[in-house]
Amino acid sequence: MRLRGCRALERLRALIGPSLREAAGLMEALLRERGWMLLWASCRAYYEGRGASESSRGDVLVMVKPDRSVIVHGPRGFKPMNWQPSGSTVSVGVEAGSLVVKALRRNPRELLVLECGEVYLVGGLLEPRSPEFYMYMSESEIRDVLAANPGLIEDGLRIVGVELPVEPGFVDMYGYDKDGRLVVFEIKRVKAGESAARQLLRYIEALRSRGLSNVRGVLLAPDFTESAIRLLETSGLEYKRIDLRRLYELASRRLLGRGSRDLLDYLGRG
Amino acid sequence: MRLRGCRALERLRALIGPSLREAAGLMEALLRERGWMLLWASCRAYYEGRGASESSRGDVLVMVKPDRSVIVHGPRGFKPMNWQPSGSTVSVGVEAGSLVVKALRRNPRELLVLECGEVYLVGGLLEPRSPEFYMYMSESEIRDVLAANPGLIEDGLRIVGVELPVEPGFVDMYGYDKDGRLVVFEIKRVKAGESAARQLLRYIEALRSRGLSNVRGVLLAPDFTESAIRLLETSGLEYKRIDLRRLYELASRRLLGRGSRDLLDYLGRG
DNA sequence: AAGTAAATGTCGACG
DNA sequence: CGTCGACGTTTACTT
Repeated sequence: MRLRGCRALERLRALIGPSLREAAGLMEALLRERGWMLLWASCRAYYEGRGASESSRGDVLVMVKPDRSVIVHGPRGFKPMNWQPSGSTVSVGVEAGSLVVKALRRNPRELLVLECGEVYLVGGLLEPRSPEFYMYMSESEIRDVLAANPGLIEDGLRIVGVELPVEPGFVDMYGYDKDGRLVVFEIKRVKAGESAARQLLRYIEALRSRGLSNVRGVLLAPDFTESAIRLLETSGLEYKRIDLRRLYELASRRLLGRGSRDLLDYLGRG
Repeated sequence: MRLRGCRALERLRALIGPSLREAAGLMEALLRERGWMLLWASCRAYYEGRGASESSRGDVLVMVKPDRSVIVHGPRGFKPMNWQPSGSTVSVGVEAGSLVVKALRRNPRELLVLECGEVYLVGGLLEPRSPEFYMYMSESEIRDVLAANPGLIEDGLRIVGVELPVEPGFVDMYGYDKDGRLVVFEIKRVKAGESAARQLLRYIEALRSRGLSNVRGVLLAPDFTESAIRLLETSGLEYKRIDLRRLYELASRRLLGRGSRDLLDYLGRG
């Protein structure tokens, strides 16, 4: 057995170039113990469900996490070649000279089958420790910072509420300008395209059809496509650039804060 | 050195429980040689770019592919915790007692920094062989099967063309019905929601504004949301269910075909 | 369970 | 290089 474990590595299991049977044995154990599993091998992959796919033999890296999500990566690209979301039923076995991994999802019913001829490496990590993760500047966070600092948008603006249900959907934010006119805001955290402009237009038309003829519509985004601007201008709507970095500083939320090295250290030395 | 390589595994490199310096050495070599790299370690992650994120120390699996895409997975979930798309600039080094991996993307400028305290496993695969991959039943494939079998939609239908440029976009497919009326089709491979109905409506209105008042609009999908059906009916548009499995059989395309074990074998034994 | 909108969406195609 | 739409989108949230 090429199973190894150092003092600080008690939770790690690894086999390098194992037989199919050895690989299957470790993988079964890892499935039972809810470990985080890794399989680097030469495989064929089959999938059928909402779509269907097939691949010829090639090098793939398969990850099975404790929550039974399955991710199959080929040697290129950010996106996995095949996958199965968490909660799948995963099984491992040796059939007809291949290590076969199956992952079944119900609702929708989808099956992923991996047929591995040669296994390069099998790894497992028991009781993995999840990092705490915090993502800044989601759309809702941008909205909250803007609602707290309406002067960033225009003078005399008073924000009254967020997430106003209108027709089929929600207005991100709304308030009254210095002249007392109702202003409705649509917020995008990335460059706003035509579809964002259409979304705003739809809300404005819904409000106007309810008699609110004097409503302004403003699209807020770090940037705008030409076609978005065209649609906004022909529809009598407005748009205003927002500075994400400025908002980020205003939010200035930190999960880890003190002690932890800041990203800006690295950015400085880039 | 815990570097290992068997006959059939000449392309594999692996270090189990290496020192940070050993790990960095192997990773630098793999970067130079355009290998496929794997790092299983206890890390903190920082990201700033279109968004910004931060994580506390925890177990992560980092993949760096030959095309310089970087994918960082935590122990849970289908989606990576952090990532960088292909074409990034990746560097590895030891700084202040940590193995530091940086991945920089330009345009948009985004930086990902990993700070690893303990390395469980470093693996590398040289000259990885990409599986050939084929995905069945994309929207275009559905369209082509329907165009070749218009009787599946309605009797007497004659398909004239696909991808007709209209206004800002393309009509998926169009033709003439048994009464000689122009019919425009919008195809969705999954349940069609309101947005699909709106899309069709937009095309129809564009065509009518060009004087084609007698045009029919039909939404084709395996299923429809209630709100989509409402919008279609109030707009005088039509919808028709399509059977993906039937289309799949009609397409019956196989990349690998003979010799390769068929997915249906596994489906049968589920 | 179903629908709707966000996402560091990614990816590919086309102008 | 921008813009647009598809995607096995996934994910989160609300009804």
